[in-house]
Amino acid sequence: MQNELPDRAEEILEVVHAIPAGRVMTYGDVGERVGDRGPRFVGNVLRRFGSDEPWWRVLRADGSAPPPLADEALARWRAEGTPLRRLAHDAADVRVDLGRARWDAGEWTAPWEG
DNA sequence: GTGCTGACACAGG
DNA sequence: ACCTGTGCCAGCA
Repeated sequence: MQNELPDRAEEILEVVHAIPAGRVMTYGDVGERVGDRGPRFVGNVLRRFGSDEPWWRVLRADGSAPPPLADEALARWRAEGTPLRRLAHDAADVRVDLGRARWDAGEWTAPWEG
């Protein structure tokens, strides 16, 4: 029988699930970790199946969250103490400090690998 | 099959 | 820091 999920989708969700609280990965990072199908695919999988996963720990390469989820993501980041930085000229534009919060999934062994 | 869209990334200007 | 164009790849009309 065939999996309901697209190939790699399950692995993407596993990686997201493994990101520690207060840390983040970019869409590109996750994509590369599971065998790159492109960052857009990661976003697509999260949108469709990621509602039960910590999706706010996955963001764009510049540290910002996707616009539709900005409010929710910001609340989550604050709640779990994710390192943030806001641009000096716009107090409303708050992003994750990738330099400090970016998580290296290389330290982690995925279920399908072990 | 063809073409557009998207929770993206990167290089230019 | 901003906006624009181009590259990618999967999903859907």
